[in-house]
Formats: sequence, C-alpha cells, structure tokens
Amino acid sequence: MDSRAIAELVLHLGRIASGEGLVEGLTAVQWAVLRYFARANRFSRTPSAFAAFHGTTRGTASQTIKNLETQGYLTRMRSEADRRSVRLVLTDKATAILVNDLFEALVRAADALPSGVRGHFANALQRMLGQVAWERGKPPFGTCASCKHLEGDGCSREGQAPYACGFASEPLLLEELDGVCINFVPGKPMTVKGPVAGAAPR
Amino acid sequence: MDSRAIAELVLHLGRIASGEGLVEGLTAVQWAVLRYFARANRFSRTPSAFAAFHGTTRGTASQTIKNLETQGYLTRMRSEADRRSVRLVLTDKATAILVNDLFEALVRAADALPSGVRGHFANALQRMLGQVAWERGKPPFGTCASCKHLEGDGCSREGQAPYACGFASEPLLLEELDGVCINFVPGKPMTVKGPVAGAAPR
DNA sequence: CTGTTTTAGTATCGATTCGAAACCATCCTC
DNA sequence: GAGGATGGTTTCGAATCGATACTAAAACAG
Repeated sequence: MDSRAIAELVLHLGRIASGEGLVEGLTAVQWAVLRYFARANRFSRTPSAFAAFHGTTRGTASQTIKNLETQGYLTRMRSEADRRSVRLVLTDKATAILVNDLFEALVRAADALPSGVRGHFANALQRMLGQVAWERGKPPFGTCASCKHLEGDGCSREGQAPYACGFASEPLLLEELDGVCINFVPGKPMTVKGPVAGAAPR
Repeated sequence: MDSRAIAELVLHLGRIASGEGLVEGLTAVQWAVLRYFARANRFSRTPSAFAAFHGTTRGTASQTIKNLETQGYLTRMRSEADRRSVRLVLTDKATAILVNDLFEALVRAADALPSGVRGHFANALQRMLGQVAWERGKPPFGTCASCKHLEGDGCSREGQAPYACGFASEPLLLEELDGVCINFVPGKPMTVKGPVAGAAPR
C-alpha cells in the first residue's frame, strides 16, 4: 500500500472530521481546546501544553483560551507551585456540552470499524503520531499506560498510591493514568495492571 | 479499544501533520489544493469539486485557488462542454515542488509502519471517511478501483479502452483509474485487473 | 420560445485563526 | 543579584473561515 495514499487519507479524514459537529457556536479549534482540557492530566492543563499539543504557538493558544474563558467555558487558576503558570479547568457549562455532543460523527465512524481492527488501527495512529512528533522534536502526548516515567507495581499497600510519575516525582491516582500528558515519553509497552490497561472508559 | 480515543487520535494526527512541511511560503490549505489537483481525475479538477473534497465552501475555495493562480501554481481553462465551468491544471512550477517535497513527515511516518499493517490501516481510514461523508450527505471521493460506476472487463480489444465510467459515459484510460473522483460511489471491492489494483505508484 | 429552477463560480463581509515578534513576570543558575 | 530561561500575554498583518449576495450558464417547465 502506498504510504503517500495513507498520508493523504490521514490529512483528509482529519480535515473533514474537524469541521463536523460545530454546534453551540464553537469553532473547530475551540472544540479542540475543550477536549484537550477534558483529557489532559493535572501536569498538562496549561496554555503552553495545549499549544504544544495542538501544534500552534503559545500566543495563538492564549487567544483562543481567553475567548473561551469569556464565554464561560473555562476558569483560570494560578498555580501555587509556579506563580507564572496558569491552570485551566472546564466549567460545568463545558462539561455539559462535552458529554453528549462533540465530534460524534467521527466517534461513530470509529465505532463502526470491526472490533478486531480498532486496536491495531489505534496503534498505527499512535505510532505515526510518535514518529511525526519525534521528527519535530516535540512531545508526542501519550498516557501513563505506555510512559517510561510510570513507576510502581500496581499494588497499593497501606494507603500508598500504587503508581507514581518518575518525572514529576509525584504519586498518581488510578484515575489519572489515562489522561494525556505533555511529559509523556514512549517506553514500556502497556504492562499496567488494574482497571486501566488501555481500555479505560475515561 | 475506545472509539473516542481513536477519533481523538485521528483529529490530533491530522492537525499536527497538516502544519508540517510548510515550505515555499505556502500554507496548509494551499498545499491541500495543490495535492488535490495533482490527484484528481479529469472530472474533478474544478473549484466546486475541491470545495466538496476539502469540506469547505465554494467561496473559500475560490479565494485560495485565485491566490495560487496569481502565484503561478495553477492555470485556469474554461471547460468547453459547460461554459460556466473551469478546469484547473498544475503548472510546471507546482509539479516541481510537489514531486520532491510535501508533507514528507507524514509519508515517512506511514512508511515506518509495519508493511503488513499498512493495508488494513488504509482500509480503516477509508471506511471511516466513507462513514463520515455518508452522514454528511457528501461524496466520499474514492478512486475507480472500488467505484460502482466502473465498467469494462479490463480487456482492451482493437483500440477500445478497457474500462469506462458508467456515470460520465466516457472511456477511461488506464492511468486515470487511480485518480480521486467526485462522482465516486463505493461499490465493487477492488476487482480491477491491470497495472493498477490499488497499489499504483501514481 | 419564455419563465423558473438549479448549478458553477466569484465577490464581499466580519469573525477567527495563524505565526511572528515584542513584552512582562517569574523562576533558575551561577 | 545578574543573566538567562520559561510561562503567558499582547499586538500585528496575513490568511482562512462561513455566510450571503451576486452573475452567468445550463436544465427544465410549460
């Protein structure tokens, strides 16, 4: 199969799907912001992280975030550890529209794939993403499940968290393991115990 | 595997890759126009067809095309059958920059996939694209190889073209079979003889 | 043949986004 | 504490976006 045809398909499908469920008066970029802050873990909910994720500049990201903030979809909190930094949190208004309606056409299309294909398909996408990001010298934005910085054996003993992030030197809650992270480094290939293991309901 | 995660990956990869090889002072949309007119067959090299392909409006497409025309990348020819219509052709300047450099990062990423995976991956992408396009009520833009309108048995006898398009009622040259077409309707699953069969070098 | 509808393409509008650059404020290192 | 790096914002001009209105040619109706 022609690699160029695959590249064309990726661009075409991404383009077509990005302008799909643009309800609520939000643009494609604004939806991307909301989806990102819904999925990003606590180390990654900053304007700079979104800019890196989205492949744009910090300036552009700042504008879009400010716009969404004035519309009441995001609230801003200054970080206490680093007082330059800012943490963005979705408002109830944002989570309300995220749960029931966003790029549903694309989700349905993925859902219509044969179930045996979906896993391989997602792996191929993740691989291509990693390759492209690596060539750019930018972080590939994965989750803890396959991150080199994940530490711990999955056994929680006497109140101790079962996992930790070796990069941030902080314990990780179980429900944090499937959030995307700017510090992601591809490492161990999916050897996580517990209720996550790549198929978490988010 | 979570369908929503796949949808996220598709959008993310498409977004990241679209802003990649933006050399020559061309934007992502302008590259998309050039790539489209390099791949589209003779029934589809019009502003309206590109607008449908790219999921935008005719007005926006008209602007971008006019811009590329003044930069010397496209030449315009009025159609003789329909005198409202316009046919766009790449100039030598455009083909020169297309052959050696365009979204190469994404092509390399697709090339780095295991060879056994590429075929299934492309099929999954095409399926998702078809699903999304079908929900929009828009044409999915495939090639003759799997188009319902393709007629002929692949046997060329005494100067007769071996294939024809039942929609346009015109004979098809062999080298036209792998161009994308706005009149594509998914039909027979890849039963084409000859040097094409889905893996043509373009 | 005339009137209506549809289609291909263009022109114009304001809003949004884009990258680039300049600019603060806050860390961090020496 | 001086210098540099980092997180964020602002401003700028250019490009894109959808929406709308418009012309011209085709297709269709009677």
